Amino acid sequence: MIEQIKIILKNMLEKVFLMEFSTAVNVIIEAPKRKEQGDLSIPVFTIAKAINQPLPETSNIIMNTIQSSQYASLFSQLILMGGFFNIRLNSNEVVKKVVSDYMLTQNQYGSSTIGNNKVVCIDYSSPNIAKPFSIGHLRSTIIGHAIGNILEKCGYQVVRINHLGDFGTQFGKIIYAYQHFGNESLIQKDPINELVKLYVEFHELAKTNPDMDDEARRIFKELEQGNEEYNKLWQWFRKVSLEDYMEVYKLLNVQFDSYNGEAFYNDKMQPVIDELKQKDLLKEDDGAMIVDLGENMPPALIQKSDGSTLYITRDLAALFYRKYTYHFDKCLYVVGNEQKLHFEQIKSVIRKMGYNFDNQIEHINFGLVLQDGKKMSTRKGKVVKLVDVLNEAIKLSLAYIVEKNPDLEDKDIVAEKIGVSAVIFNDLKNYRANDFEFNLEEMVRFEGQTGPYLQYTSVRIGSILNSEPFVFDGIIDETILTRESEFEMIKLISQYQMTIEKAAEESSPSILAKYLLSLASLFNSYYGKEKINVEDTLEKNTKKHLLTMVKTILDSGMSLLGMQIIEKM
RNA sequence: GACUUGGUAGCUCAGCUGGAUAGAGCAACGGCCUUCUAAGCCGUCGGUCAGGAGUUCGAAUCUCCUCCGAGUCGCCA
Repeated sequence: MIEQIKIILKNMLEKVFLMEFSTAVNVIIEAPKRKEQGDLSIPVFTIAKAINQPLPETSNIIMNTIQSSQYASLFSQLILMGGFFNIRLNSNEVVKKVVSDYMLTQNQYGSSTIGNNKVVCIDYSSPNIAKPFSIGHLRSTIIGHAIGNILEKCGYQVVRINHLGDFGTQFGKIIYAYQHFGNESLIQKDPINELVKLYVEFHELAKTNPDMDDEARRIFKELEQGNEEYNKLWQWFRKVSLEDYMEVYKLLNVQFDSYNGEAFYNDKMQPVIDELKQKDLLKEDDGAMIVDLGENMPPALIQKSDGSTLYITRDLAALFYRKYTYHFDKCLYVVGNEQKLHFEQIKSVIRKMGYNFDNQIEHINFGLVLQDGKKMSTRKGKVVKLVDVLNEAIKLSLAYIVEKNPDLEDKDIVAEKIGVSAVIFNDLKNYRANDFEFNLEEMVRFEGQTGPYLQYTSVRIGSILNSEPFVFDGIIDETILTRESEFEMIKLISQYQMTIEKAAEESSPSILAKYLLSLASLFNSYYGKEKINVEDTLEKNTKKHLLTMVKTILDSGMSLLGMQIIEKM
């Protein structure tokens, strides 16, 4: 609603300036920093300069244009203040419109059609088999899942792909390690931890025995070519790892449409290599096959000197497979910052091959999880397991419940919902591309700008709404909702759809997260000073309509972020 | 060394396609539960927006330089 008014004003004014001064002016309409200044604000400086008129005259033109338009009734105050043309909206009109808009869609409120059924593939989570599901993959999982939800809400068709890291030289290393110092029963007992031990041990020994690396590469090459013994081990490692990850996905309530990992593309790489050859892009360098990407970018290494493939080879095969299978309009990769170059190389190779869909490929980068200011690494055994983080968060929520609400039923279930959502929200509230120092205490904070704060707000509203029967019928007295705190909520409610669209366009769940915090904060502040269940029925119901809208949005927004909604806490 | 990215309150961060007096949360301190869930609310304290120069009516935001952190830079993924 507010956005529509902005657009109407902008178009109206730009048209007038164009007609009267033959000048194309960009009219900026923003929200003033301070509420006292009004609801909307137009900086007049730039306009005055563009049409070469003094400020007061320019302001008068704006004033007259608005007052003589059919929309005049939407505004209650128009005033020039220090170069800004400040506008106050007629709150009765806005409240009426927002409530009736909401009535039309209700639970679908905020849905958008900007996606227009376009297909978007999202590659996220993608843990590496035989390694613990780390905090780094947690970021990819949470961010990717949320972006997928947001895109769906905007009318995109989303294909969720878990591109498992189930292939590569690392398996040569693990197979080598298993055959030389592994123990079957230990692995059966505690698969991931034992496999990691093998991996770390391999790297320790390889420091002084460089031959081991060659041997691992040889094993991987044979695995790639179908060596049965190695394949059996690989299958086994993959299976036990996946079983482990499924527990996490269940806890996070995350699903995928495809679990095609790197190995799936084992037989799909040769055609890509052939095509590169045929297009004369592949050249030999130091025994390896590369694609030269010009001076500004290091070449892409497609095939190692021993003939085996690399990450980028598989990613290229995967990309073509996705293009021909899903016919995507966009293909997103939710992968850490450190792989920026990799995706630039992929795009560049695609372009060199003569395809034009390189601009449909987008690296949704996110910041590293640092420990003591440094990148975490499995090789050095420095890794934080996700399950441990989640369990710690759940444990803490339970302690909170016992302290705050000892009579609550199903404490364990609620604790799980709160704990997991706390971790999710903690990640999504910040801009994704920034690095993030791992800090468990920070992650499971339950006060302030946190997941539990949002859940608590929703629970509080639910408690009021359910205190006695109430029907949402859109019958309100709009003159009641004119207190500043109420009108601020109404304005924010009307911006939900735009917020989701912006989050979708920028692949930034944090935009939605911040929005939800603002809305929750407005409500809590309102709750502190206004009684909802008052004697007067119309006033009470009008307020409950407002709260219903707020709760719907909070719940909808939390679901989009991948959080759980709670009835009581 | 080159490229990428970041530096805003004690801590974690928002604001960055230029706009009014730079905002939140945490921490610290002080208030508010016989009335709708105190995981909350209200208030106080806290800033050379890393430093410098430039563009502009106007710069945390744009440009350039310097300093500091992180990441990447062919046989890992």
